[in-house]
Amino acid sequence: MNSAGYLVNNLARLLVEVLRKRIAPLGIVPGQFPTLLALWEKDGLTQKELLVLVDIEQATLANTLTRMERDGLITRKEHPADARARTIHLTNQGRSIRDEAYKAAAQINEEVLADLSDAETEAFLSYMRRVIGRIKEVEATS
Amino acid sequence: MNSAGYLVNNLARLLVEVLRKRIAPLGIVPGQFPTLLALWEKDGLTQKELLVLVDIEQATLANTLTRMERDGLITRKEHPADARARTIHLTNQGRSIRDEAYKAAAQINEEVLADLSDAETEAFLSYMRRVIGRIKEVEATS
DNA sequence: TAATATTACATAGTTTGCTATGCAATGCTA
DNA sequence: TAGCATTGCATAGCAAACTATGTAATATTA
Repeated sequence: MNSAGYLVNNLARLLVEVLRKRIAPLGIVPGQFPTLLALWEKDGLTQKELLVLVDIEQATLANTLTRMERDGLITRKEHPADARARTIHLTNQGRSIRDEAYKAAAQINEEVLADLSDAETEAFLSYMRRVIGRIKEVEATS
Repeated sequence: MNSAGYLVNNLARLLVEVLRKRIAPLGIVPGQFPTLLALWEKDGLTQKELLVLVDIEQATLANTLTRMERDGLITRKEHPADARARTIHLTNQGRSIRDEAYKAAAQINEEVLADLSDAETEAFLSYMRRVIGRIKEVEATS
């Protein structure tokens, strides 16, 4: 069990669970993180606009938004110009956890990479970007 | 969106989807892969014995085994000595796809790592192992 | 402008991960 | 050996990913 695929999968699961534990006190879960990051940058986006930022499928985002609304993190308002679309807005609660969430994410990042030097960390990230690029290339042409 | 966590997650999802497409013709899905690998090595294990090999939670394995039974990959027989336990056995179908599955996995591994040199691949794997080790350490002591 | 295509979002259904908990069988110990 | 603890597995319920498909609303085109 030492293939790249196995290790990546294992690592991803571990990281998600670490994040889950750290952000649980804030009332959010890992799947909401990318959406929150985008909305903290710019509020009032449509689902379509969010979608290009978060890199998940549209249906996944729609479900995540529904859970976020349920959890009191966002509200959805009708779009002023397009009745099909809705704009997505952070609630006070959603806004208020921003700094704590950033801090948690940065701390985890630092902790889990603590055994790698700066150069090694850079190499690690670059390998991942290259493999991701490679997969997207292969998938696009097949 | 360039943090280690984001990249690892992204990469893991991409790899799972590649694997899903490649093994679909064999009638299996990615979550069944670790279990199949273990059973191809040694048939007739109990769930408990499988568990130490696959590195997922017991409940996840139990559900995966149920789906594998449904899909005709395994059967479960009563344990000769312990009525709580059951031994898990590959069906002919489960056994027959072994070589194709190994080939698919090896091919994906080779393809997605094609842009990395042997040394880079080694470094990449070693970084992942170190980070995994680090997380397990941190989690154990917290 | 009426018909058609496209777009924005939602919903249904599956997989695969998790935690929490239940239940029966087995093991231990007072 | 009776009672309690532990073990092996199953189940329930949730999250988050996917594909496929449905439904309006909007845009395009014949």
